[in-house]
Amino acid sequence: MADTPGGENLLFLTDEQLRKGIEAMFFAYRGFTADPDRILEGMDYGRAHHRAIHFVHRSPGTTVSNLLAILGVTKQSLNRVLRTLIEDGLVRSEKGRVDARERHLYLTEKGLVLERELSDAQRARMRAAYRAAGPSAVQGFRQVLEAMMDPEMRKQYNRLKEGG
Amino acid sequence: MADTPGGENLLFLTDEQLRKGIEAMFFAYRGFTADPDRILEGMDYGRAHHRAIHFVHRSPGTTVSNLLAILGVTKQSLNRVLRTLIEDGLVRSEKGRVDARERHLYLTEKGLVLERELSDAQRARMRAAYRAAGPSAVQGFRQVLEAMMDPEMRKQYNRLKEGG
DNA sequence: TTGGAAAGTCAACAAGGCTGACGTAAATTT
DNA sequence: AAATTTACGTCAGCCTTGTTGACTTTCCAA
Repeated sequence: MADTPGGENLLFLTDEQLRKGIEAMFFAYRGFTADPDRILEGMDYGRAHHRAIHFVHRSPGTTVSNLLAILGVTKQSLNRVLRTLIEDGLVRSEKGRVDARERHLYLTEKGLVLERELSDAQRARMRAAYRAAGPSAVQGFRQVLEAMMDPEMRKQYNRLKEGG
Repeated sequence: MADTPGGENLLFLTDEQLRKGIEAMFFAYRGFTADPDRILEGMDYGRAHHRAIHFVHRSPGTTVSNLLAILGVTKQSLNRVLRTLIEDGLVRSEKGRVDARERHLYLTEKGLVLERELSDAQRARMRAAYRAAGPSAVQGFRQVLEAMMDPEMRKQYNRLKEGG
């Protein structure tokens, strides 16, 4: 366990350590999405619907263009998802009062039920992982993830963090 | 910062903390894939090709069915990707000597060049994140990710870890 | 020698990305 | 008042990457 000339232990920056981190991200993300995917399969929805539901729940009354910025997809792609959710009565779209061009989005009762089901499942896995790893590991986990984001995404992330 | 009756501080297990972890995973994964995606766009390849290249590089001589287990896709889906990589001379497929039904996969020189380009980019981001967060954060990062994997995926992950 | 595993192929399909073009209503600028 | 810009929706078409099902070839092992 030699230190560098600079005095810092940089063993965690070897290519081997970085590769492990990369593979950990790959395999963990599979677990991260597995439970919601299971719930959604068979219903007419997919991961894209889950994401829309999550962020509408997270920021009730958000506009379409705000959602576009968060999700990082085209409006055509989002619209396809949003349309089915509105048709199926999971999401309500309200014309803006101050700016009538905007549409403000809310989950309906029915939407909240599905959101709860999905997030319960995802939280259960996250809770188990957090519990297994312990509080200080969780802090490190969040630090590394935050540092991995594109600056633009980090802004979105922090905006949500503060808002909540 | 009150402790629980059990004596452990479980503040990190609140729904709010879990939600932040979920959103951190979402935004960070975007960053994680962004650089390779940029490199691959315009070439005829996508994320699926990157994954195949990564794991063939990681385990030279691996069989198709082993790769299937790691990637968790159908053989038809993998085959489409693998075929183009072989046609383009990035991957070499060798009939097994002990079991001639098996195909053993290797990166060619050309494949190694692309692998290097992709993994350099991905490692650079991971390195920056690790450096920003520090060694103990990295340890926590890996612990939480590992705990988040499905048991089957954790096996694959550890098999790769040991092998390397 | 026969059953089954490994690998590959063809066909068809779906989700969910993308671009481009166009339309409408509302807000803003000129 | 007119022109422009913004926010949103939609149609059409394309691509990647996933899926299932059916079928063949090869070859190991009971």
